[in-house]
Amino acid sequence: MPELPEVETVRQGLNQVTLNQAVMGGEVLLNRTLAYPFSVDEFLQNLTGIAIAQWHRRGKYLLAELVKLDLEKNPGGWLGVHLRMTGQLLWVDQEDPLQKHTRIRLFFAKNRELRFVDQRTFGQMWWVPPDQKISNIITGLNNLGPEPFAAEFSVDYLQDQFKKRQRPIKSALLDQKLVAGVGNIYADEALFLSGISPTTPCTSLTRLQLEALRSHIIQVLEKSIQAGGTTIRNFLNVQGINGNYGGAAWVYNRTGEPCRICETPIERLKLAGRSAHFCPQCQGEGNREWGITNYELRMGNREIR
DNA sequence: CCTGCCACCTGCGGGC
DNA sequence: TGCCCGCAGGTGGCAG
Repeated sequence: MPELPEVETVRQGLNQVTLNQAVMGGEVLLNRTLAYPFSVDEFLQNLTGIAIAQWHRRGKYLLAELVKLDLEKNPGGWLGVHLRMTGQLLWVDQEDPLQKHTRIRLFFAKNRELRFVDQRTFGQMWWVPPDQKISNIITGLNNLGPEPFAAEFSVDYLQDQFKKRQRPIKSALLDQKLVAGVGNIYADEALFLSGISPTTPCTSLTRLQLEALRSHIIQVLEKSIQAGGTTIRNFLNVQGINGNYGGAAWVYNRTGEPCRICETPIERLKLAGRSAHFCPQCQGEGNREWGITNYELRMGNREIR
């Protein structure tokens, strides 16, 4: 389900409904969804009597800052969640019928519940003790590059990273160590908007292309956050509502359909084990000189289908 | 070190 | 109708 915009949409929703309410207990229906601690009892005991002070996001990870509900309001550690392919966090009533793929339930005051539903079971949850470094428990956090909206994610940074990388740019964009949060949909979309073929070796990208790519990654992620995430397949926000980006995809999941700019059929090939969707015309070899300015010009001259 | 490949799961849609 | 294949938002481990 989720790339950065979907995770960010879930985070914002969780901050509206789950904060400062007592956790009364919970239920783990699938043990391996719990990544840490290994003991279900230890997990539930440590969450009982705490509240969530704030939800944060790092890449595609959701991190809830916990506070104990004692007089001192001591730190209660962290609750980490990764939705992987099909995870959903839903804010429901405890009486609501269980979804088929319900994995973990956290019971809150007033009969409310934070329910983790995950068809393919890749999703994971961690409880991080207050005295532990978060990345020691959620080790995937050590493999994350800069957030796409951070100043660190600059053209200079990309140029430096790509100096001697021979692999295709599409593979690089899916690597969370290069930039955190970009996944298959937005990688394809950003490459299309930048006029870059997904197979282009990183080393051969021009400065102009890197400028276009950086700004279109940011643009496509921001637009999707504003739309509440993509509609593709089973993405739902905490209220169980679909996002609104998918209908507007330029190339993702559009194999064989006409390019919205030039009407050439969208093609698909396999890269890094994932589908790459692209327009062979707009992202062809002759487009090396395109940058933001040329792209905007091109957009202005064409009727969008 | 860098890169690609595969596994981890469940379900769905298309072809025969 | 049913079986088999390929495919699906991600990532981590392993081999070359």
